[in-house]
Amino acid sequence: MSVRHALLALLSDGPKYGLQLRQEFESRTGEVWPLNVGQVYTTLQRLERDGFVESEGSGGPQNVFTITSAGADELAAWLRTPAEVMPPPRDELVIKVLVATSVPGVDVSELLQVHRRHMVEAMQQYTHIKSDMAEDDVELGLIVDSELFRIEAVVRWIDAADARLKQYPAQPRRTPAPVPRLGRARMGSRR
Amino acid sequence: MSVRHALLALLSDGPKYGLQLRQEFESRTGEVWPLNVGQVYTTLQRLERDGFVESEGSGGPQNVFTITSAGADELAAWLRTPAEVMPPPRDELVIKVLVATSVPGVDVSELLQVHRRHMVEAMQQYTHIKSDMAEDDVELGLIVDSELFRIEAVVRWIDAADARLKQYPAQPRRTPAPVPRLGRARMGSRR
DNA sequence: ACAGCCATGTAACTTGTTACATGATTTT
DNA sequence: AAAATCATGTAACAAGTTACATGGCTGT
Repeated sequence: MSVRHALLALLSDGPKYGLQLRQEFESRTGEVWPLNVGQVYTTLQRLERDGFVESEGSGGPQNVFTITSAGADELAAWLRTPAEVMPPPRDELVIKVLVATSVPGVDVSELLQVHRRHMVEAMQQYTHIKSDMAEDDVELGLIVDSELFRIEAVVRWIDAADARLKQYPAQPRRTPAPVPRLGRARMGSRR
Repeated sequence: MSVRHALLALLSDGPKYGLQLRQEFESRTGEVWPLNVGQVYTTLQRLERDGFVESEGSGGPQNVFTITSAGADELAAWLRTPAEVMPPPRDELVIKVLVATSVPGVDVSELLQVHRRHMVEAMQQYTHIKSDMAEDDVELGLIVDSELFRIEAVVRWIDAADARLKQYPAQPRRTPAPVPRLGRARMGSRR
């Protein structure tokens, strides 16, 4: 729900119209996260439907949107709501590795190295961007830092995962056999 | 697209039916990522529509699904496709911080500390889970590691962001004024 | 007049997700 | 026979996203 609330945030600084919101979104995100114009309008419609913004309804060009008090409340709540931690967000790479163990003919360790190489290359790219970047470009600096820390964590996880999988290889999959229509052994709750 | 492909991966180990797929998904993800049964069926329908699986179409109980060769190809491609890096995925916390600077009455530094506290608490929870966990629980170990590395990176970013924002505070927002219908100053391309 | 940008909007689609309805089988 | 569980499926929606259609205004 990033786009929704980001638009609310921009509107909390004063009424704005569609294209202007897109401009400001991209400006504030260092031109790194492009935003399709169409999405601005669909999102504004949904925000209006939910009572978070109001439009002048002029119908003409520059249809100006204003944040409502309900919208301001929603925004304030969103800003201080931390990300979900339990259960953690599904991580695509983790899922890849977990399910790859059951795919015949896949070498998980080699798979990990493929992803590792890609991540290291990405880190180098971002390091390069950072060195080219103006010192005082706060937006870009924040985004690049975020990516660098995040990718570094992924690389560290890959190494830890590789080690862990080598130490405890190929779990014998004790999945309850799909015995058709018979007293099926229930999964023992692990731990 | 994690669920889609995860189901494909499970099917590549042999034909399965709906509830069984849910069981195996949850088993392989250490019971950490619950999967609504309904989603299994909707996803299977979409996979069949796309020609990646085929169903016995028995209609009765235990409708068995089989992966097709197109599905196997799709799966192989997904497994080795690394995450997108350019542009990076939108990060909700980064967006929060970037847009928070334009919301009146918000102390960004205090906001960062709210999130930091939450992240540190989450790390402690996961550390606790890890100490309780069986040494050889590979699935849970991988997931917990992933979260620990990820959250640690978030905390480090928060500290770096706080420092950066203190060094270069409150960028004067040089947003092109919404001058109605006049030669509007275009955004200078930064850097 | 015409090219080109400004600006709004709609239609169509994707994945993810939940709530609910339905029936079959097993257990008590 | 009633209760619980197994199993499938549908309806409805959210958010994100793209491609396209439409009109107004501006500069040449």
